[in-house]
Amino acid sequence: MSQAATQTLEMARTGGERAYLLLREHIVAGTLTPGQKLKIEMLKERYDMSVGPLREAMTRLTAESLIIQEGQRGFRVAPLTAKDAREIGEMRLLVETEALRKSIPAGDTVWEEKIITTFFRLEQVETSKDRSPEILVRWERLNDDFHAALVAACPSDWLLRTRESMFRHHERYRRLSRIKTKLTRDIHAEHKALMKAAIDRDVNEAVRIIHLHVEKTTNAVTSAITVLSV
Amino acid sequence: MSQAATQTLEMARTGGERAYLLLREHIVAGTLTPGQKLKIEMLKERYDMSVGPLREAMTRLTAESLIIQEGQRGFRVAPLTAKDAREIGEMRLLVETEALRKSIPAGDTVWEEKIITTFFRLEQVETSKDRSPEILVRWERLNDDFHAALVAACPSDWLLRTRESMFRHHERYRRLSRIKTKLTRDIHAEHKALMKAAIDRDVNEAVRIIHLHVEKTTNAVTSAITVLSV
DNA sequence: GATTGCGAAAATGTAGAAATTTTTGGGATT
DNA sequence: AATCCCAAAAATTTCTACATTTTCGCAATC
Repeated sequence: MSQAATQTLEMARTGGERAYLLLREHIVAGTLTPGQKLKIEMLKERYDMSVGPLREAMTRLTAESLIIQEGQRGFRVAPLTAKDAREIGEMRLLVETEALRKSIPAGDTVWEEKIITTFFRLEQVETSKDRSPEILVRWERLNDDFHAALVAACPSDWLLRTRESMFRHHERYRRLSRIKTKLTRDIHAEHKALMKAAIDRDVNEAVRIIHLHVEKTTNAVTSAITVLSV
Repeated sequence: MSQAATQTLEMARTGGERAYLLLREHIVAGTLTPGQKLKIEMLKERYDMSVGPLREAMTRLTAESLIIQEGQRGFRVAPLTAKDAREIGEMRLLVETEALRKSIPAGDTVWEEKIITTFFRLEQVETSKDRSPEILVRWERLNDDFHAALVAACPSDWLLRTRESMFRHHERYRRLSRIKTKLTRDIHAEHKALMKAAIDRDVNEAVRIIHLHVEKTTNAVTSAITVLSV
């Protein structure tokens, strides 16, 4: 009986909802760059929408810390900092671990099947030679799906919401530091082990791997950021 | 270098900000009751404000799960359920514990002093005989201050933000089930022990107490809710 | 070099139009 | 007589265009 939040752009019933999803995607993908000023006029033109829905979307993103609102001086895309990268990674670790701990014992057959299918799709991309930008975008989506599938049986909506938010932030950092390509091989092994542990209902092993997995990403991201911002 | 978010109503620079703080307070306090429909016209009159700022405030509160927005059917105050009470309690426990773990080793003299003063003020209320509604409202604020002081040295803004949010949700449940009066005595002993452990830099002891403390509150709240909603 | 003041740009707020959902009131059917 | 269905009216949410207020850049002045 978890509340059905709008997830895809197609099922957005209102303009504000569309603006929110669009802006969010563009911020996470980096089309709107960190620190960039978000002027209403510019956005009105870009998204062919008027101020109301746009401000609503931005206010919402402000609450999620993807956008920063300053006094009466408008909005800007949240900047990328080494400190935030570290904190987001730690926070994600905390909630992802807990969600996994609760999900694995609660998972049923449907849950297992979803893990298997999402892993399979992810594997196809990770083991292919193709490293085109489109493929990398596709990888992000499949990676997202796989990790979501793992924790899907966690009964706490609150935990899942927080996890999703931190995952998204982490993803933003991951996408904007170009570390994807060289890490893919390692990551695939970890994904495989993670899937196995989940299906075997080995909570401790799964937690051990996700810990490693998230920590590795965090380290890569923070060092990439540090280099950039010196 | 943590970002200065608007905290008090006085320093609200924009109408939207005021609306947000006002609405939030009224929801947490229960002036706006759980499940209640929030019609724009009614709010416009009540807060003497026009739709723009109000919708912004509500969108923001939706992101925090204090309000629920449904398709094109407006907003309503998030209902109180036993399931949410339990989940919020668990989530609060997770983040509060972690924040405390990070705060205690990082705390300096100023941190200690803040804990001592906030405890002192809280003690005055908790040991007095007065149980008037105004005093209970005051107790909520001082309790908030004290718990905030304990974790204030935690270096992770992300963790602190999440903690604050969960604390607020928990407070809403606490306030709406009338369990404050009879528990105060026990609670005071826990607060005292908590202060002592923090000042002594005894992380494990502090974590042990906060665990107990939060869990007790959660149990009281969930049982109160369960009785109500049968 | 610092400061003040003016004009432009941009953010915020308001009123009312457009779109959507909910309610209401027959009339047909069981 | 009660129930169901459909259309029109009412209520409500959402969007748009415009008005107001605040901030910012730049030159002129001290």
